[in-house]
Amino acid sequence: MDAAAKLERAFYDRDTVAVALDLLGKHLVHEVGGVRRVGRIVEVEAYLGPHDRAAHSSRGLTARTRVMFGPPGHAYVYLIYGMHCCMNVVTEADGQAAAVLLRALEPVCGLDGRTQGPGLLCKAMGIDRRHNGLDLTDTRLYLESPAKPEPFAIVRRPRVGVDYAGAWARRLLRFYIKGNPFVSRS
DNA sequence: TGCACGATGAAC
DNA sequence: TTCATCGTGCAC
Repeated sequence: MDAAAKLERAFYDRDTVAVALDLLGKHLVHEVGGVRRVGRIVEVEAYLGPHDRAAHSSRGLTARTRVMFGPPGHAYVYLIYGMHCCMNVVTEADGQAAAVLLRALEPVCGLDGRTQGPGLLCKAMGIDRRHNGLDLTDTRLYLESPAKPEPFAIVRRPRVGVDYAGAWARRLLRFYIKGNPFVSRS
């Protein structure tokens, strides 16, 4: 039997870089209106916590970053540039404000439109700020290991759009599947 | 209460 | 390279 397996709380309750690396190749699933929307994660970025100057949590606990500071396995969804939503997966223990940004998907089923970029990913999956704080071990929005995972090599690069973060902007915390055509940029 | 600035995407 | 567009965080 090689059935897909939903990721449990323990998966997210680990070192953020380890979770980010393990998220590559996993499936993001959103069940909406009886339709199952599924995409294979091909690109992510790790945001390590308040000490990481590129992370939203570096501003401390606020209404917006509340979810990042909360328990692992929840969705942190925020509006960026006044028009696009970005989805993160909260990692590490309750009180540790770290997360992994989902940047690109390879369409598997039920997806409409492009998925190569954090804003496009949310649009195609039908994810917006109403999903902020959702428990990813629940049944509507979750991640799972595919039944038949395909092997891949991982590329490590600096994160995108965080040049303001000084030395943290140069850290290799962006990970993507080598050669995958759905990565947002090479 | 006001304002500068994005973890982006699309057009020019 | 420029612009759309608005919530957030911080300065007054």
